[in-house]
Order: sequence, then structure tokens, then C-alpha cells
Amino acid sequence: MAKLQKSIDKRNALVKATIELVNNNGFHATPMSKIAKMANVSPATIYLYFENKQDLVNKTYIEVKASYTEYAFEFYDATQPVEAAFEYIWKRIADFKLKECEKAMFLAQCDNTPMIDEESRQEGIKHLQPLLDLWQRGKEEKIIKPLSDFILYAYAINPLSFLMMTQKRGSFQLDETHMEEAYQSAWSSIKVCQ
Amino acid sequence: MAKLQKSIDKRNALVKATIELVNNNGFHATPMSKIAKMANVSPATIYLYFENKQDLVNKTYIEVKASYTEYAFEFYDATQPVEAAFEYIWKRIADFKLKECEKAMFLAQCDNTPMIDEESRQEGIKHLQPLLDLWQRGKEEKIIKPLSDFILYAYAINPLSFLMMTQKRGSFQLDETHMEEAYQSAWSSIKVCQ
DNA sequence: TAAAAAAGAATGAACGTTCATTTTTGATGT
DNA sequence: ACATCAAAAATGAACGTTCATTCTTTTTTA
Repeated sequence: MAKLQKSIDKRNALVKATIELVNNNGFHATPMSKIAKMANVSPATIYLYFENKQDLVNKTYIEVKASYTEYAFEFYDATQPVEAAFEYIWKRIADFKLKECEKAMFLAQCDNTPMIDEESRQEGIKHLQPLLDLWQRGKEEKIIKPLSDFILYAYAINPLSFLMMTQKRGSFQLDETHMEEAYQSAWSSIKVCQ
Repeated sequence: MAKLQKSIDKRNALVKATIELVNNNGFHATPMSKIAKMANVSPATIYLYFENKQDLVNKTYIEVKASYTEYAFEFYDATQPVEAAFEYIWKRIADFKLKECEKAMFLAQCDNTPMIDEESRQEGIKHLQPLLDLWQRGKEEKIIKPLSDFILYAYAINPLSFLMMTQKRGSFQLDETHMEEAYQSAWSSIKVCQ
């Protein structure tokens, strides 16, 4: 038990260090030796937990993506009316991007970079289904525009990544007011205009 | 004259090779030797045109960003009504992202990565002023929501980057119909609802 | 006490950059 | 028109470093 516990801690420390270092320096400028140092581990130890550097970053990506969608859909009630359900998910995602800024930044970098293997990328997309189901229902009820899921995602969700990035760069503060404005813009862009 | 011409050609070839290789492999996995090979040049020659690898990628970023905004505002008539003016700029940007896909992908990667020096990043933002002016006018005329420029950009422009990325990954085709739908979503998200 | 986990040092390859040399260029004099 | 030549441009090989990964030894575990 003690053994297993210790192992999980080390693994987590490695994943955490990877996120932080890749965020600050990019994949190309984070040597395994630095990841090891930040996780208080010998470089050789990394290879007890991961096959190689690519495997480490792939697995980190998948785990972070999973924690993102888990957070988004925790306590989600799919029986609510469409608008309320969308607002709930949207605000959970926004919350995640604010509170787990490191993780969100890491995902943004992975999603705009050839850093991650295509297979791991596919793996990461899987867990978004509840949102797609909601959109489907919204379209059937003529509440949401009959658009491709990609377009809906591009306008309703993805702008949050840009805003988070901008905030991280310091030129912009994503406070409560801005958050509500952003939500209204998101909803405006996908709802059927009455 | 012939000398200068030749030099510009080589420089352009280097920039082009950088864009293509960084798009496909990322900054970390594109050695100078490969850039040289693709540009039909010796590795040492790169250092006649650029200080080092970082300088090469910084300058490439600035040039590509400039060509992006030049394209966006070419033939732009700032005296048009707000909605028409916005539609013009939006469609020029969309056009650029489709026709100059390589350049647009390169920008997306740079903008979500610590690949580029902060100074060069700042340099790249400068040329967006006509769009910000238009938004200012739109707000004064109560046609555009009174939101921060960052939020307006996040909803009106940035989704195009996501859609282009998605298209590049092959899961989605950004054709004429989708383009018009995307434009309507963009405009919906920032216009004042009547 | 034997097996698993971890460590630090070693290895070999790859890379950014520089160096010494060659090639090209274009102005000059004939 | 052409030959000359110094400066500029370009090159391939070499250098020194860094890095991912492995090897051997030590420590921990149960």
C-alpha cells in the first residue's frame, strides 16, 4: 500500500511538473532533466512511469483533458431546459479555465501544436458527448441554430480559451462582469434569434 | 541588382521553409539543418540572414502577422456603415485563413505557445487598429455591444482559427455554406440585439 | 533477503552555431 | 568587350553543448 501510494504521488508530481514547464517554456525547451528535478526525482525514474518523453506528454494531455470534461459535467442535470443546461456547462467550463488555469493553458498549447500524437488527441475528444447531446436537443426544439457541432463549439466554447490566454498575458482581466458578458455573447451566437 | 534579388529570394525561401516545417513538426522538432535543406541553402547561410533560430522564428512571425492584417484591410473602406464594414473585414480574414492556410496555422501555433518573444508578439498586434476603430464606432452608434475589444475579438474573429484548425485536421469542411453560417454567428455574438 | 524502485553517471546522437575555405559578384581598368 | 580583383556571399565540415535514454549500482520494500 505504502509502495503504491508513493508511486502515484511521484507520477502526479511528474505530470504536474510537465504541465508547468511546458506552459512556461514549450515542449521543445523542457528537458527531461528539468521535469525530473521539479518532481524531485532522478531522470531515470521517469522511465519507470512513462515509456519516453512523447509518452509522458501524451498521457499528461489525456489526463488533463479528462479532468477538464469531468469538471465540466460534474453535477450536470441533463433534464433541465436547454438554455439552463447550456448555461450550467458553459459556466463550469469557464470556472475550470479560471481555477485550473495551468491545465487549461496546457490544453490550449496542445490543441494548437503538433506536440501530441493524433491518437491521444482523438482519445481526448471523446468525453464531450453530453454537450453534443444537449446541442442536438436544442436544435430539435428550435432553440439552438441548426449548425455543425464544430461551429457551435467554435463560437460557444472556444472563445474562452482565447480570453484565458489573453488574461494570462496580462492585458485583460476576466472578472465576474466580463464573464457574464462573455456568456451572453456565447449564447447569442448559437441561440435562434426570436 | 541581381545580387539583391537573389538574397531576397533566399530569405523568402527560409521564411517559407520555417512556416512549413514548424507547422508540421513544431518549433522543437525543426532543426536548422532541415530548414536549410528545404530552402536549398547551407545551414551556415541562415546566419547571414538571421541572428539565430529564435530571431528567425520571431521575424517569420512578424512578417506573417503583417501579411495577415494587410490582407484583412486591403481595399477596406472605413466610411461604410458598421455592419457592412464588419462583414467586409470578417470575410477578408476568413478568406486569408482559407487561402493562406499555412500562414494562418503558423500564427495559431505562435499565438498559443511560448515560441515567440513577447516583444515580437507585441509588434504583431499593432496593425489591427482599423478593426478596433470600427468597433468603437459601432459601440457609439449602439450597433455593437459595449464590450471590451478582447471579448469582441474572442467571439467575432477568433473562432475562425478554431474552425481552420479543425478543417486542417480533416474532421470538418469549411465550405461556402459553413462560412456564411459562421459569419452570422460572429455577427450575432457582437451586434446589439434589436 | 530477494525483488522492486530509485538513483546518478555514462552514452551516443542531434543540434545550434562558428570557422576556414571556396565561389560569386560587380566595379574597375584596359 | 574583357580580364582583374577585392569584397560579399555561400558553403561544408567541425565544435562544443545539450539532451533523451540506458546502464550499473544502491536503496527501499514487504
